[in-house]
Amino acid sequence: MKDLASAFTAANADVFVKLGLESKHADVRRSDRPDLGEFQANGALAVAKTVGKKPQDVAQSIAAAWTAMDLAPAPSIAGPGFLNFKVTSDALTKRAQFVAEDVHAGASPVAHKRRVVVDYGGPNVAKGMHVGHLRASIIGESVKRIYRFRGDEVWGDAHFGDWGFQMGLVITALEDELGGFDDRAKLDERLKSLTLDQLEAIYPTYARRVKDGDIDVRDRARKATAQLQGGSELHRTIWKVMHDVSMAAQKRDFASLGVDFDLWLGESDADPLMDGMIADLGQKGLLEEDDGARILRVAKPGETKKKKHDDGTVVEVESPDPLIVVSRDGSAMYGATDLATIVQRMRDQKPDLILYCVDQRQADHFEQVYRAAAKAGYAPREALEHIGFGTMNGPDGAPFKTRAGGVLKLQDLIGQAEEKARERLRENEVDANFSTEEFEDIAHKVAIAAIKFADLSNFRGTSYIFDLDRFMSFEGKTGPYLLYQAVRIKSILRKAEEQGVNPGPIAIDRESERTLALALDGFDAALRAAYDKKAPHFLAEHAHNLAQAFSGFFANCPILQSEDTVRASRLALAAATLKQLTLTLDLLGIDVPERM
RNA sequence: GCACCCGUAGCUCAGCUGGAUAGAGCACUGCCCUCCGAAGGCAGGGGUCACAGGUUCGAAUCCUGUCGGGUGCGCCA
Repeated sequence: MKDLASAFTAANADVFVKLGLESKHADVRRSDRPDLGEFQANGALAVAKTVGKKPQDVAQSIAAAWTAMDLAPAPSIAGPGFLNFKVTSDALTKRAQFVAEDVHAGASPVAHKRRVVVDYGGPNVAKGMHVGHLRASIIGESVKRIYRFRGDEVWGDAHFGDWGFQMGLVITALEDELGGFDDRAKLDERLKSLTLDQLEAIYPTYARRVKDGDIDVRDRARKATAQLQGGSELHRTIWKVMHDVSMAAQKRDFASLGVDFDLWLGESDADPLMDGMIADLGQKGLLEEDDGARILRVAKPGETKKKKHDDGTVVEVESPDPLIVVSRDGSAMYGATDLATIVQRMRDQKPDLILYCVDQRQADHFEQVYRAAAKAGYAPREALEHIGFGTMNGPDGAPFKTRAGGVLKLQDLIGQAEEKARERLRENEVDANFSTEEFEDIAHKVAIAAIKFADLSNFRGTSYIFDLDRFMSFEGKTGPYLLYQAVRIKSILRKAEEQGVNPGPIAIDRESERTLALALDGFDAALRAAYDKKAPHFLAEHAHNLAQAFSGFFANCPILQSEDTVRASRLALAAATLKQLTLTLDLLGIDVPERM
């Protein structure tokens, strides 16, 4: 069953066709003037010009030709030619009843199912998960759930960063620590005791040295990277240990965030395809030697930008920059790895679409890779899409740092949020009623809901300011508020069950019941918008809107205190709300506790 | 230097395939618990949509320019 706006649009399109008007202007949507109507159509204004009539006259003829009386009486005309509709109680009731009974709570499936790989999370071996991984994980997880829920076949892939320069860097650091790799027994002993904490300490130290201009470390690390990729047994042994240690820790972190992957693959898994791919690119004549590196040009003729050299001279160069496939040291660059991963995915998952949920700052890189893939015939350009997102900033507007100026570990962030949740729960004396276990479970769910909802209620493309106190507030447009609303409904449904009261057919009578029914109807539009734009904030908005509509209904319409058919109807509305709210939150990756 | 993104209420953010009186939350003011969870509800104040032009019957939304902020720009990922 279509949502009401779609039903209105279809009915209006029929009218347009009958009148010889372009039906693409027949769009009907929820009104932003609730005093004038529940749905509005503005097409008369747009279409009037093309047929050379006055908007008012066109609106008149549309209203006169309106036939879908079961949906709404003929629309009223306001202003220069706006059409305003008020849905019939009968149509609204039918729709609410459908939502209440539908396992998908009124959501429509995609018209054409696709095979989709969602690449997100992006943890790196030897680097612990920190706040920088938060957005990629949260947004990617939600996008994956949204796509899957609408019927696509979806694979979420963590795409571990386990094959680049950073691996050579850590191997070099280990070499320095042990004074070389000559003593194999000593190395094996060291590897046995290697922890993620140690890797996390080693990596930034050496990365800093390279950044500060330590050419020796840089060159040795590059060489080590090339040796690893070249198949050196020693290097691969060290790599395997670092890889396994990191992945075990990161799986725990992802689990705690409520993020799960279907594929736990990494850059290294594309390595077996690398040599063949590079040979293929060479055969196709796409590679060029340039300053010792092998590059693939992706700019079209005439696409240039100005570039300023250090000495101040300005030259015209191609844009985007070419993709560096193999560095002058012979190691595969991450662009090459990304390209080989595309080959791998096209072979294994055969996706129609690959979505990359990665920081907006990498937009140029992905443009290079996608163009290269298209040029090489590995994947059509339109099958590859970068879902970029902004940074998470601190209160000062700069990228988030701890008070000490360091990077905040993901676990520490979650820990802080949990502690604030415990404080608030204790203030409300929740701890008195629950076992320690349940209390901790609730605190964790509240913390995750707060963090995720705060992130997902902003449009992903823009940066936002992370303010834990604000996100953890139990009032307002926050995760905890939504959990509260859901839990409150659960409480009512439990009481109803205890009293042996059952839901029954829905009847819409009061204004706040209409508002709630219209909110329930809005789920599908929000879901479609979130799907089309790969933007979960549309669903976050819907969740809040639904929760508020329920709250108004709850305040105005007694449920269990009512009698017979009214009570049964309101109970059904409450149950439908809970089902849809829980589902919406689940699509955002948020779990609802039983009580709180 | 060049490119991309952003500038909306005191604060944090929606709205941007042009449409009516620009929305939400926080904060502020005032009401509402003998009644299903008040972590709630209702009402109110608060805006030159950075600025200046342009297109249009109509611009927060499209175009141009200016100012302000962020980000990226070849051997890290």
